Amino acid sequence: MENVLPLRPNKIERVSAYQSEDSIATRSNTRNSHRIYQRKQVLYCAGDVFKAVYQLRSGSAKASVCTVNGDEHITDFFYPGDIVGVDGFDSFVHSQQLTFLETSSVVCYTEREIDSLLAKSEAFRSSLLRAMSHSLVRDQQMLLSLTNCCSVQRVAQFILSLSKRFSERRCSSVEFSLSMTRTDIASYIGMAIETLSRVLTAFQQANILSIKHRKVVINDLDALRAKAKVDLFL
Amino acid sequence: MENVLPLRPNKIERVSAYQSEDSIATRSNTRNSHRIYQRKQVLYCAGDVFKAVYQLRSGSAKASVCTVNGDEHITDFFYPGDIVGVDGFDSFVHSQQLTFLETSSVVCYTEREIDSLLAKSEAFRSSLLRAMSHSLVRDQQMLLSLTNCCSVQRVAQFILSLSKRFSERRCSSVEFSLSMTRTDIASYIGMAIETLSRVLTAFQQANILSIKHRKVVINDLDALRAKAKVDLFL
DNA sequence: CGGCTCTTTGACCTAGTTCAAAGCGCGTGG
DNA sequence: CCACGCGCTTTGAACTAGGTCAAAGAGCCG
Repeated sequence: MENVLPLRPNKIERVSAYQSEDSIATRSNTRNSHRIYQRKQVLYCAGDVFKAVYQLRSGSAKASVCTVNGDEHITDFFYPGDIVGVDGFDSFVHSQQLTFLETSSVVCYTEREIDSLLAKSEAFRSSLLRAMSHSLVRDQQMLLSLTNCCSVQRVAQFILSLSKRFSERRCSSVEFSLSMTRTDIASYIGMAIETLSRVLTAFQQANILSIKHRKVVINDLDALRAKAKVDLFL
Repeated sequence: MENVLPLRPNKIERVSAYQSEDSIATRSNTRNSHRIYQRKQVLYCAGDVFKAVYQLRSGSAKASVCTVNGDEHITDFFYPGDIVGVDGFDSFVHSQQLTFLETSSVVCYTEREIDSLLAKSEAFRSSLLRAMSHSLVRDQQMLLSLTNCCSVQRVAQFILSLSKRFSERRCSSVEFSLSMTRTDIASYIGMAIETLSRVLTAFQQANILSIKHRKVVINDLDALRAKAKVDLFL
């Protein structure tokens, strides 16, 4: 059961570099239930009554909301160690939908468990607060990126953020595969899929990276970092 | 001291409709310190060591970060009852700067106080989680708005969100004054100040609202709501 | 009154969207 | 094993929303 590991290579459950992994996940062995989900399966929908938060143990997932036009907008991607479902604390209804991008496992923490853990454990308190605070900071960076950066910068920042997340999880930071489609990425970073495609081909032509199918190899991390900032000379 | 009340009319400290007001602020009478700040004063800067979170009792404030170009980008506005400073939980350093927009008072909760309150009080736990979760949901809505909505929609949504916040605080939802500049607003909703100005004059010409200086009067709430959604007929 | 800051308005221009079509990898079924 | 269809991706060409630049109002304060 633990070995259902898809696209990505290593035993990601073991990885503990990610801040919130230790303090939340180690508590899970006894009473918390693991569950396995397949690609495209949905953990919760927008409007579902909030019952629990979850920590991703392996795989990956996307959070999305429905726009007025009826299409899906991606609000976040999640990797092992990440906590999902905290949007439900607000009004006890989930505001988003969570969909798995590949075979994944999660640990479930019911609202009651969270409350009692918060009461008992200082480690849990600081860990949950940090995780939520981290999301807030990430969201703010995203907002900044959307309002102040051009498409080239946003794409570069997105790739770099993935790279960072993989390295935090002790996976390669320069060679990884995307579990999401171009459409998902374009939605997340707020541009047309065609624009994303054009930027990616430009990066490949500049030998900054190569993408075959879903497999990304970053050839020139410094150049990519430069692209992520302001292009003064273009 | 309590009566230092600027631009906005009513005794805002008394307002308790806002969800997190009761459970956090009522605890403040005994041991927590009130502080008064003037317009343009700064509560904390990006990079400051995290020591406490604060609840705004009166007045208003803006959160901002510095862009690569050196100019300020507004990430959020705050009104009485709102909790600020939770960005510091992440890495124990504030990621943003908080600046007051008018004379304001805040209550301070040190990290230690928060931890002990979390351990002791179920009400406090749920209240803090809700407040943070609420911020997350708001950020996501903002992201959605930035990526999917045109300038007219974004401006309409911004005015409506202010209207909602004022009504939650038992102030008029159709007549209020802005404590922030056009530049702040434009930065927050991610457009050029000129675009914002044009949209506002368009709204005035359509008799949807009127703005004189900082004073906003919404004449046609339904029309404004219509503008906030997709303009199928334009 | 002069010098601020903030705001509005106009004219031009570009980054990125939209529309249309072709390419490509992959699974299925014959 | 190949052909077909399907989902995803790339590429091209035209269009436009909104940004940028420039300059003129309009409150405000010493």
